[in-house]
Amino acid sequence: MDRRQKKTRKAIFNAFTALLSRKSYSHITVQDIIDEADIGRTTFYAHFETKDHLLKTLCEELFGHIAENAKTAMKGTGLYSDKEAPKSAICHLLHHLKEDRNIVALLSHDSSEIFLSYFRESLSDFFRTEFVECSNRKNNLDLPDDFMINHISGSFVEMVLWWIRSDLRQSPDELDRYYQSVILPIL
Amino acid sequence: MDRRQKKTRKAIFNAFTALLSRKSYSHITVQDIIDEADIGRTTFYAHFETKDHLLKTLCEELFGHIAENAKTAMKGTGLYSDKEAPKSAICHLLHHLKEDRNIVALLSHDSSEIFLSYFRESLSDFFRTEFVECSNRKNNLDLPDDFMINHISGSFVEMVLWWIRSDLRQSPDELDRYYQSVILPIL
DNA sequence: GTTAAAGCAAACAAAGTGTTCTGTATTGTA
DNA sequence: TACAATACAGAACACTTTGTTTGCTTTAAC
Repeated sequence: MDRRQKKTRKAIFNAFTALLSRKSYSHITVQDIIDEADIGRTTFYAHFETKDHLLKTLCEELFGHIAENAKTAMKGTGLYSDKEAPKSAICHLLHHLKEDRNIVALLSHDSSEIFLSYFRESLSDFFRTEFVECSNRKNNLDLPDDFMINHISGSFVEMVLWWIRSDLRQSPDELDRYYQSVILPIL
Repeated sequence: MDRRQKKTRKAIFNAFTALLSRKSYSHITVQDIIDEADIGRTTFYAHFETKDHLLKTLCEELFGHIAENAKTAMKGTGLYSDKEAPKSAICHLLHHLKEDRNIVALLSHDSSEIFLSYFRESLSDFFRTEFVECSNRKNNLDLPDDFMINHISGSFVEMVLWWIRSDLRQSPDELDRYYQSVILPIL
């Protein structure tokens, strides 16, 4: 890819995330992004069709990244399957989230539907594999897998949103304990 | 209130909900609402400052309504406190949701942040009172009330969204069972 | 050094926003 | 019934945003 392309692409992403940390998505205009990135109007539209497409691309990039990290962290440990594991994959994921300023910024404001739906989606994928082959799962509750995966990933999303709303006051380890407390009893 | 006011107000709300069942909130323009309601431009702005204000008002109306219903249904039963109660308050709430076409329409599309935040808020209020004075609550988990309330209401929101995404396939009673299964063990 | 591609600036029509004006129709009340 | 108040409609407005086009300049790749 052309050096110039990479450069402006990066400038757009930077401008966009910078704006997202101050304004909510719906109140950001293409003009804002253009001004912040200091590029020509034509250039923006050469890279992205619309503002929505930009968000979509950003989401794919960010969540592709954390999904990868999570999956590698998951190797061997599983979803709380090995209680002796030093740190759960969830804990890793939380640490990773806390350190990723972009994601926190995106989730801080009345986070856009598109962004949250990516978050959910990526978490569902993350949990689905682990859940259906969860070895120590009693499943004596007779609940549909579909529902359970939604509950597990949904609870995680809600917890993270709550965490961010309260300014990441708790440590990732403590949050991990909270999560275990409400999820383990029902597995 | 003037008869004419009531009439146009109703026309606006009807137009708005009709549009929301086809389009997502962010893609609806004030012009769309004006056209659909068949009113003058001036008239719309005489009633509502902006599109956001309209949504806000609609939310207050809808959720004020269900919150009332829920609270009266809660009287005596509590949040699953009396296991002999014929039907739980949750079950009533689910029935109510299923029958309210407006709410289902609003939650069907990539539901606007504003709308969902009202849903959450109203549910948190609903649960908070019951939770803190929950008689048969062990609380041996040592989790902050704040977190628990968020988890309980958040799980409910996530479940309802999942329910709607799968076209309300399950009966309210069955959904109530799902919810009990994942919430009761942690109370 | 040539070439192809990426960038920029300016201008554009189209659509949306929120306001102001004037005139008309409807209401609740005297 | 008559009157004053007010809700509505329609048109025009200044303004912003969007997405595209045109012509020209810069830059990367070979």
